[in-house]
Amino acid sequence: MQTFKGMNKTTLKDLFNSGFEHFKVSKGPNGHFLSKKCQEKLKTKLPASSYENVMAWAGDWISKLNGETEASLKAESKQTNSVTEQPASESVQAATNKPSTIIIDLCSDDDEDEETCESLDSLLDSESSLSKSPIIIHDDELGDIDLKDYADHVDGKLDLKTLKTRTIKNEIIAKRVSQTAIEGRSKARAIRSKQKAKQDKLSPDKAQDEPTTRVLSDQSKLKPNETQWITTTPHKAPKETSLRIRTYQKIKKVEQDQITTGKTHEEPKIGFHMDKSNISIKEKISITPQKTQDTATIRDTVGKAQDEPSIEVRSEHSKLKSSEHSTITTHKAPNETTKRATFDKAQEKPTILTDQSKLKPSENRITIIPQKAQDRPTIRIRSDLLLNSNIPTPFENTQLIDGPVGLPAKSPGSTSSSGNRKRKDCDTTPDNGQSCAKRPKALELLRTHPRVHLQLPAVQLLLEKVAHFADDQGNSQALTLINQLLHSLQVAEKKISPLPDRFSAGKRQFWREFLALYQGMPQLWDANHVDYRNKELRNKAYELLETKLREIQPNATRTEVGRRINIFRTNYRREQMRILKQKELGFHSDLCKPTLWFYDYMGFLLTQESFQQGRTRKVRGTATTKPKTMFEFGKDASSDPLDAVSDWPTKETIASYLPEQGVQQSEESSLLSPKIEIIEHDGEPMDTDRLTRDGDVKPEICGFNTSDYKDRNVSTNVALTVGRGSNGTDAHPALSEASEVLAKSWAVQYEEMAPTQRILARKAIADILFEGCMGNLRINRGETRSTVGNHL
DNA sequence: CAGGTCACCATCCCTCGAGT
DNA sequence: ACTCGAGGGATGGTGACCTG
Repeated sequence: MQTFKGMNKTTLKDLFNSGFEHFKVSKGPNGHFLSKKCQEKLKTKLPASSYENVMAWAGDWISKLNGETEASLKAESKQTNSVTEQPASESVQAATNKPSTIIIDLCSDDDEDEETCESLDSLLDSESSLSKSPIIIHDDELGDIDLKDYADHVDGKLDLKTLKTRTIKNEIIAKRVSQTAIEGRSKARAIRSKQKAKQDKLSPDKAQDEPTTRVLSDQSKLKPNETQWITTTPHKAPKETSLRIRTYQKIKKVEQDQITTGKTHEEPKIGFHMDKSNISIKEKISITPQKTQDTATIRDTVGKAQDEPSIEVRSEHSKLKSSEHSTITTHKAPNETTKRATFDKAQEKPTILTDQSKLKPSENRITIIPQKAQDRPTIRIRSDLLLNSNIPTPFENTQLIDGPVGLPAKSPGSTSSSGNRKRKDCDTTPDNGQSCAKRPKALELLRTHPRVHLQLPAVQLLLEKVAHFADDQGNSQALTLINQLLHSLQVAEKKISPLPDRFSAGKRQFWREFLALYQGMPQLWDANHVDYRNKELRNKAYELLETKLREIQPNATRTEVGRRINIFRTNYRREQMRILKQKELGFHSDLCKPTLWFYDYMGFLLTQESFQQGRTRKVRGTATTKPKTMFEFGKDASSDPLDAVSDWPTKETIASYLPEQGVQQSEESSLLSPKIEIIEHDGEPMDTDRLTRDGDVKPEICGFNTSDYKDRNVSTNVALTVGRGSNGTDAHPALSEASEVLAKSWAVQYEEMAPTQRILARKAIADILFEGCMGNLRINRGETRSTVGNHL
């Protein structure tokens, strides 16, 4: 176990004061050695005496490592030779015998010349175990390897194959994230250059003139007692948004900082308001240990009394001692003048904060590293942390979608938000975060310089780390507080950045599945459905949709689900109306075809009166118009259902539905809408007027209720012929006997399912039926046009 | 121009208090 | 105990505006 024990304090102080904290131990054919670059850096930054001390100290460890490695490799592969050809400069260190060390980070990156999150004190206090050591062993064969893994390998606990696998796995992850990061940075740079002049005008503080969110921190000089600011800084608006997390020791000083940073024209702000409920996020939560010294102080503040809403986290150390007493207080800022947060394009495209290309498995969980190229440090997060973390992070999602992190989706199928006048003003914004949909999901760690970025998930991870520590310490109180803070952060995150679009990178396939799922939940859209008023079932259905939505939007809520659905319905209705108008005007059929990509996937809504022609908006004070059922369409003489709906069968097409003429229909016609026709026994369309006027033939009476039918997911895109006996009472679907038998057999199995399984089964069946209607079902085609595979 | 978003509004349903 | 109406929440439709 390598620690700083044995290294004199003067050397340590010199080491850390020099700003040098990255070592890299490489393994060559002749054993391990400290890279030449590191040595040079050390030499230039350290006093001679300290330099010698450090090199001796490092050499001791390396010698020890070489010895272990040699023995291990001999035993394992019988192919290694003893270390013989170590360069002179390397052997200098290797030959020395000094106490062992802990290696903090890499120094291999030219872009990295400073920054570390580690503090001297914490390291001095550290009894760091190997497992906690972020030391990197660079093996020519295996690449960079976590010290612990390498030690396990040396000890024979980890075979070469596993070690390679781990390395490869981490490299893949690093590459993925890196790619998105690079794309994001490039885009962000382009955006910044475009809007630089604009931001200069709008942002009096030059430090905030970049259209990104960032973490501003002089991490190289970070001391335990110093303050870290994590601030989200929109730049365009004179009214900006601030989300701050800072480490601090003294409460009073923090409060003073809050006051001193209260310039509204400079400070970012949050000003969200519920449109109807007028709920404003102006709460202020402080978790404040009573001991102001040497205790962890975590403050989460949303909203400020001085009209400067913000979130602040103060933490001296990432630990809370059980003996420490903490309190949590909630402040409501009274009589606050709501400021509208305004966001510009630049802000909507935050700078990518991660540079995973250099991700090393052994790095600290979060390492803040400046990048020369952009003068922007990045934050690295251990890949294993991402893999093991339960917290949904953008990084995980970037692996799943096309678009880079932080950038709005570009795909035509994307539901990428595209800004909005209302949202821009953040005025009377519902508490669903809609108004700030594109606000970067990043915090800005503001200290001095350089600037580094820290995304909310990273903060969450930090907090989680603290929580683990508190848990290990058995400090349930601290754990509770931290969890509260995490929750608070997540809530704030939702309100600040619901991320509806950052992760929905235009995956039409996803939305098709989403709509199929929605279609399989008639209790949500079928006003005639027996469960339409059943809140419990509706809630369950929404929960399923919410779960589905979280595939691309980790923080999705039911509100978001409703909003998405509303968007789809709105656009579908609009498209429907457009087609109807085109048809009414007698335009060419080409002009009457839907162009909405998901139009066909929402055809099931045509069974709803609200999506059919003739429905006019009811005016308050006028007589209430009961919703018409499909069977009531004939009431209004001016609205012929056969002509009303775009894809409603014309009288000519109706003939094709007649049993004697077969039930075949063109594929095209079957695609676009459900076709529930009521046909007289003699083949003529049923006089729906008579039906409803007489009131003696209701759908329910006929034993055929549209909602029930839809409940079985058969209505969608299925041409349905309802025969009616001459006596008007024996109406049955014109199904073949074979179909009826088959349907009954399915029904038996369906009845055996649990409610949740039924929902899923309905969805699956609906999907398959739909794909079948689309002609997409295939056998062993290896194609993925059908979603059948998802259900079988 | 397609699509996303939101304010505003209509409608339905539920709750609750007043009146009978 | 029952009825009735006001108030409010939930849900959905419409139109306008916005972005890319």
